[in-house]
Amino acid sequence: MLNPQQKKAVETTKGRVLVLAGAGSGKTKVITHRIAHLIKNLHVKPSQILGLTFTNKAAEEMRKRVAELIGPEKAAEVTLSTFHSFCMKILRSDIEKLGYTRHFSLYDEQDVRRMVKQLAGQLLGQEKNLPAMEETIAAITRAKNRGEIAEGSAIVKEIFTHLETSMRAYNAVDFDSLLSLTLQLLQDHPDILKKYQQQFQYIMIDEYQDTNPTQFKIADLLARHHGNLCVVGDDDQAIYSWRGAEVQNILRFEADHTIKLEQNYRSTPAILGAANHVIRHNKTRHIKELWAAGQPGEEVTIFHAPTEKDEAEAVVYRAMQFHKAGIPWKEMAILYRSNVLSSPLEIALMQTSWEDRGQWVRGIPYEVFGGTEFYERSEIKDIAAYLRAIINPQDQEALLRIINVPRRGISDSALDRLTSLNRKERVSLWKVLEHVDVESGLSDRALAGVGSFVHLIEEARRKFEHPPYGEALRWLLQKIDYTKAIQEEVKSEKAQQAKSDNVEAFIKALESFPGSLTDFLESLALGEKKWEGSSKTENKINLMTLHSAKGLEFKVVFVVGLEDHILPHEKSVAERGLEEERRLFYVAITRAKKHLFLSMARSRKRYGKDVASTPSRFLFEIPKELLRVTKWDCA
DNA sequence: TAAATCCGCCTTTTT
DNA sequence: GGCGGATTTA
Repeated sequence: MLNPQQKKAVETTKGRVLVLAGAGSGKTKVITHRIAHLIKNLHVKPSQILGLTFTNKAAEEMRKRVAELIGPEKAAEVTLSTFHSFCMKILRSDIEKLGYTRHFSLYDEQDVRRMVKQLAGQLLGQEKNLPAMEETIAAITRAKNRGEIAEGSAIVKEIFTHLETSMRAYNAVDFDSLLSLTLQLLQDHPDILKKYQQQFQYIMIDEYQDTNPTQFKIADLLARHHGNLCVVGDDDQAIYSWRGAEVQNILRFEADHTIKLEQNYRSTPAILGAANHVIRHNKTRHIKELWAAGQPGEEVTIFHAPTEKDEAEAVVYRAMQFHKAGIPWKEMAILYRSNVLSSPLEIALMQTSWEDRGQWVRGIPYEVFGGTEFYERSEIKDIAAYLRAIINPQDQEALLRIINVPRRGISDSALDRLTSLNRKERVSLWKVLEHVDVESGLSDRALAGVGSFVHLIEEARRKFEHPPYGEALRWLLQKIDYTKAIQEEVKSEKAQQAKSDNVEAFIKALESFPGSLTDFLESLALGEKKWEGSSKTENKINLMTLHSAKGLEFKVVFVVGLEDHILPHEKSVAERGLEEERRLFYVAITRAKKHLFLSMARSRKRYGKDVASTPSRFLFEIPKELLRVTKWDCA
């Protein structure tokens, strides 16, 4: 079952262990077997094991495979989660020490952006706040990812300080501060640190090459008592430096034992050969060469279509051939550099007819991962903001979002007046709303609107005190006549229906959710699809970005849009150089088990205009004998 | 106050 | 070619 190296990685449990695991070398297998080994053979309690991953998908996969080895009950007791959701759990129980309450809200990037903009406007005056925005956001994210104070201009530092204060006042936390606040909590409160240190005897980190300094510090602190920290990763697959990840974490890891996994069990030698030739062009890497046993397999196929539409149709045509040959849709994936590239593919998939058990069906089943997620839809955000405001009265961004949705006659100028009151008097917006009267200078209409809003939220707080929350939500939506608000917002019946469907899905999700309202909102914001259940077993073609594809594998893989400026992406190259883009291409290639197609278009729409494009320079790094160049319009 | 229109900027990747 | 934000119009 396990090869000697894998076996060694599984059985080396004590101390600091570094597993350098190349693509397809059985990384997940090693981690899951290691967990099973600890529990079954060394009689470690499942609750004493901590496994940290980057994506929810990886955490789910890990849990599923551990369950296959030791049974679902024991698997459920192992702490297997993303860094962010792990930190969330710690903060939910101990954040009071940092001046928040346990019902804090989780802010998304847009909430934070609005706050930064607001602060910048306050501090700089109205005119030139925009140029500072991106720089400021970047500095703040960077600071949190490193567990440090923001560096940069005086104004950036000032915004950073004010932002922290406001976030605390709003009782809100953002994605980055989930990590930085957890670190702060563990550093400043030895009793809390000790509790977790003692609990987790064995700690494992997946995709270690993508950890940022804050994440490393958290894991390192937790592992100090028992000293058993196992990190698994591959420097050639480091693709998250833009999020503050540092490959240095894996290159400089002080290990007691280092184990290399170099045999690839996933891909054919032809596919792996292409991958090896590409990645060899990178200078900063550990030298290693993955090898695969068996017949070379089919060459990597490459084609060049006239337009993006032709490219998409050609991909779909080939996918159909594979389907006819007996490969299920779910064994295929179409990968692209950025989310915008998915639309021509979706159109082609929807418009293609195929024969399903003797019946002609229009539209090939597919699922797009990432992109505009469920919880990013405006109607979902509105409802979530209502729930946030109900749970956490300090949540100013939530209040601002919904105070005039549906319209209550509260204009922007009225809102300005209210927020300036709340700043001047240093009381929360909610308190201002509760006590606002004619002296505030608001119009009668606005005053009446605020009054009814305050009343509504107070009533809602009582309704949401106890389950069933689904019923409370139905009451709320009826009360605010959200159906009508949707009808007023969008004209087309189709769009209205889509929004209503989303709202209904939201209610259903809430109804079937086992935990508290706070847990529900948290799960929603962290993108854990606990309630979707059945959808992932369906037989669909997978569409996703190269980033989301990391850690996954498919029998047939199409990588589209292989054009310079897209891959390598011009902006990324300018910011961080070429090598990370090459690693991204390496990740893409190594997702394929049997068949790999690389494609591009001569012309592609950009800002609505057709723009000529040239093949990715990375394609020339694959030796000709491993490639089969075909015409785009034939199989 | 809210709807309608216009303008400018863009599009990287995720928790 | 679409979206947020600003500006104009009802």
